[in-house]
This record gives sequence, C-alpha cells and structure tokens, in this order.
Amino acid sequence: MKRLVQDLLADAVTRAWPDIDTADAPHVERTRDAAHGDFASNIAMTLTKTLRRNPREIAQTIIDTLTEDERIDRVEIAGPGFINFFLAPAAFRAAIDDVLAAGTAYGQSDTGAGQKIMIEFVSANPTGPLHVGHGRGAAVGDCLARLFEATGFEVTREFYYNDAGAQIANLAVSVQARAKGITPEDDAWPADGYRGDYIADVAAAYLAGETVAADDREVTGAADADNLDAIREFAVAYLRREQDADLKAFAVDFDVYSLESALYSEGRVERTVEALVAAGHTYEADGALWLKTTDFGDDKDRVMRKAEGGYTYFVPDVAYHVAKWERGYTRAINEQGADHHGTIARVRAGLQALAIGIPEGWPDYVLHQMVTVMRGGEEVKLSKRAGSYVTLRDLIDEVGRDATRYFLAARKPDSQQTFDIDLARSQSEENPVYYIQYAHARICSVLGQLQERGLDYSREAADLARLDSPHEQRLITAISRYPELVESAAADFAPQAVAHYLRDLADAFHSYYNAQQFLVDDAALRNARLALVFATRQVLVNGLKLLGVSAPEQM
RNA sequence: GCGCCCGUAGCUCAGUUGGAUAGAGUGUCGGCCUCCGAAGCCGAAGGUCGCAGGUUCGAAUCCUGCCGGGCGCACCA
Repeated sequence: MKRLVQDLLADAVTRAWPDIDTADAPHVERTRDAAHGDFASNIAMTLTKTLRRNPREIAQTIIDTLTEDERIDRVEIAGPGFINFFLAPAAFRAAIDDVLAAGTAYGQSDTGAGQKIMIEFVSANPTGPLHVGHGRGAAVGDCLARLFEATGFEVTREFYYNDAGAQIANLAVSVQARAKGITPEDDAWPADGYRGDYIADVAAAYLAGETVAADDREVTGAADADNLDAIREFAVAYLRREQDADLKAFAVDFDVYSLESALYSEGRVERTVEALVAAGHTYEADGALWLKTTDFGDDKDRVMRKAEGGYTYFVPDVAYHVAKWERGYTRAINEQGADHHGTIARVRAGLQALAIGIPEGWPDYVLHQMVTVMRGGEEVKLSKRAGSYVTLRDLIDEVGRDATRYFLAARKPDSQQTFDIDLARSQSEENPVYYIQYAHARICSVLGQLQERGLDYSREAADLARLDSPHEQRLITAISRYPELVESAAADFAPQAVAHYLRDLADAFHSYYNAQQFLVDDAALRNARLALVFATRQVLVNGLKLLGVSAPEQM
C-alpha cells in the first residue's frame, strides 16, 4: 500500500513538472493520528525550494494531477502542506486476507533477492563461559539474521574464534596448573591465569580422559599434566562445547565456525602480508613491519609484524575478512561489543590497502554497548579472569530463555543496558514478553471456546465490512504495517523495532479483546472478528519468530 | 589529550531517518470480572527532549561549543 502511494505521487509529480527528478521514491509515512488519514507525504514541502512556490499550492497541483485509484478513498491537504491519503475501506481491510493467505510468509519480502550476507556474531574466545555481553550479541545478531532471512537474503551465521593466541596459551597454562593441583591462592599459580572454577572442571575432565565434541572436532583428554599442547587442544574443545550448549539453550545456531589458526595453516595470513607489502602501503621501522593505515582513515599506523617476529592480531583479522569477501559475501555484518570499536578503522584500512575491489564501508558493523548486571542492588563486575561474572547460562536459568532474548534484543544496541537480575527474576510475570505471549495464548483460547460451543469459523461467511470500530481499525492498521516494519528493521539493523512493534500489536489486541465480544450470535460479524483475530495471531507468531521467542498456546 | 556511543516522565526505554498536539511500560492514585483467560482493560497525574547557539517553512532528530556518563586509544586479543 505504501508503495502504491509512492508510485501515485511520483507519477503525478512527473506529469506536473517533467523536469523534476523522481528517481528517489517520494517520502511517504504512516500517520500517527487517524485524522490525518493512513499515509502522509511531505513531498510538497520538499519541492518548495526548487519550484519556488507555496507548499499548499504545490500540494493542490499534485492532488489535481493524481491518477484515480479505487484503493484510495480521498486525498487531502493538511497543515503546512502535507498530502494525506485515506485508503478505501475495502483496500484497508484487505490486510486481513493478505495475512491469512500468506500465513507464516506474511511480512517476508524478496528485497534481498537472494544476495549472500554473512552475519558474524558472538565470536567469543574459548577461554571461559559466555557472559551477558555475549548474550546481548547473540540476541541481536540472531535477530538480525532472522530479519535478513525474512527479507530475502541468503544468510550465513558465522562464529570466529581465536584458538592459538596468547590468551589461549594462558588458558592452557591455567588448566595445567589446576591439573597439577595448584589453586589461584597458591604462590605457584600463573601470574595472569584464569581463576574461575570452570578451569578446575576442564582440568578434571582432561585428567579423566574424557572425550569432548565441539564444532566439527572430537578431542580426548590425554591425562598428561605435562603435555601443554594436548591440554590446550582439549581445553579449547571443552570450552567451545560449553559455549555451544549455552547458545543452543538460547536457540542460537551457527552455520560456520572459523578458526584463527586455519588462517595461518592455509597460508592466508602470509599471503595477506605479501599482498599488503606489494601494494606499497607498508614500511619497516624499529625492527617491525608497519601498515600505513593512516592512508585510509586510521588515526595512527599499525604494526603488522612485531620486532620479535610474530604478527599482531589485526593481520589475521584482515586475512579473515579477505576470505569472507572471496567467499562471495558482498554484504557482511559484524556484530560485536563496542569495546572493540577501535578495530573497525584498522580492518577497513587493511582491506582498502589491498585494493581488491572491496567497498570502503565494508563490512558493516553493529556494536552493542555494555550490559551492566545488577544483583542485590549492586553492580556485578564482568571479569573473565576473576571468574565471578554473570554468565548467559545464569540468565537463562533464572529469567528464562524467552524473556532473556526479548530483553537483550529489545534495546537499541547503541545504548547501554542495565540488566537487573533480581528484578527480572522477582517480577518475571510482568515482563513485556509475557504480555505479548499472553495475547497469543488468549487468541488460542478463543479458538478453543469456539470449538467448545460447537461453532465453526468460516472466512467465507465473514462480512469484513462490519469491522468498523476504532479498535478494529487500529488492529487492522497494526497488522498491515508489519511488512514495512520488517523491511525497515532489517535495513536499519534495528531488532528493537520488532520488539516494540509486537508490544504495540499486543496492546491493540488486548484493548480490542476487552472492548468487544468475538463469539457473538451474528455469524457474519462473528466470522469477521475471528478473521481479524486469527490474522493477529499469525502476525504475533511471525514477529515472535523474528526474535526467537516462543508463542505458547497456553500459559 | 584524541576517537566512538549515550543523555527524552520518579525509574526502564521508544520515537517511522527533519514533520502535525513528544509516546509506551513501570511506579503512584481512581475505576472494571454473572460475560471468549484480570499475566488483561479504562482513566488521572507526571516533560525546559542535558545546556547554549546555529541551519529552515518546521529540530528530540542535522551542525558547532560546552556539561555529564560509558567504552576505546599496545610491537595484547
């Protein structure tokens, strides 16, 4: 419908003023106030400059030029020059049948046209359990992935992790210490060793010769406390398995796991360095090899190869993104914590320096700000080393998967978030997610009542024209704008828009439910109301699915 | 010091890319179950959109400068 209005406007403008460029679709938006019609455009105001005429005059000319369409009831000028469109009642109600006909596909589009897109998210190092921040990344990243699937992209969810660097060496040393009976309180404990209890668990499993399966590998503990390589391999697999179990409990699945070590073993790191040198953007200084990232917008040059020989982490990072590009991902999104925002300029600079046709703004980044966890009125410090942080598992166990996912995705990623565990636990029944789920359960209950009374629902017997109350209008408007919501949430990387939309939809439904009886004797009216209510249920199901939240039939 | 993000009702947060009278939840106060689920609904109160300028028909939204909070500024990852 929105598209129809845009097309009509563009056509009218072109015919009224052939010189005006209408390549960009005219700005059309949903009205906030029903008195302003269903859609409004500010196009007349934006044309005042070029046409040097009063906006209301321009609006009038456009309206006079508009092609008649049976789906548009009337068009009015309002305020300083808005053009308000009022849909014809039949066209307005058509949304109900659109939903019922499309079912789970309602809201989906082919905007992406099958284009490949990769969303890399979580990407936690396997040095401990996932914490709340990872949970936010998982909720946001997975919701974005679902949004892109719904808008016709071919989506790959990818998890990248470092399985060989300094932090992993530290992990191995920590597990080894535990395996030898050393505890963090002992003098012999490694200086920066991971102190969490989970390290002891890993050590015990290793000594017991357990076999753990993670990603596409299987590792058996060698039970030898002196074999550091074996310990490292086992510890990584063990912790990856734990992380995956948490992610599974959170209903997040990845398609591909990429290992940093593979970038070395496949020669990608080496090739990237050679290519950067050949491109002429490197120099040697102080015994190290530098990349002139300042040529590409970074605020200082970066060391690629340290004086002692090893590469800095950013080299495999660039190599990894070259691999992404070569794998055909013309669109790539990296969802990560805002504390890593410094790497963005670096990675993009490295990719530009290679001059292999990668666009300047590639890849896209979605950064989520910190989650502050409150417990007992005090902030819980997030420290991997101390091992005293709140894990994703803690939240799932205490608050539930649905509420945790909803909360973590319902906030704009750019904003810091406070997650009060006590509040979430004690008031779990007042979480907005229950409000939405309750709307769904209520509709299912109506269906049950219908059957109990020996009645049948029939769309054919429904007279949708009877749906003329303000509550019904509001609900129809809500379901009809769902496809636009999905479209814009995907384009804006805005999972929170889905959460807030569902809140609004449930609100419109609950009001309707309290205001009007659905199961009335008048069959034409009853079936019309049921058609609307069942369409609402479908949109609730589809929207909750985007968030990865369940739609229970009973609560 | 430099860079990125944030500042909207007591609290937690939205705000359709610059639109019309700034909205929800929660909390407070007052109503609604003989009726499809009261995990619900209806109403009231609550605002200098951090502050000050600027841009224009029009600013919570864009620009500049301050103030406040967070996160980064390694030959760590």
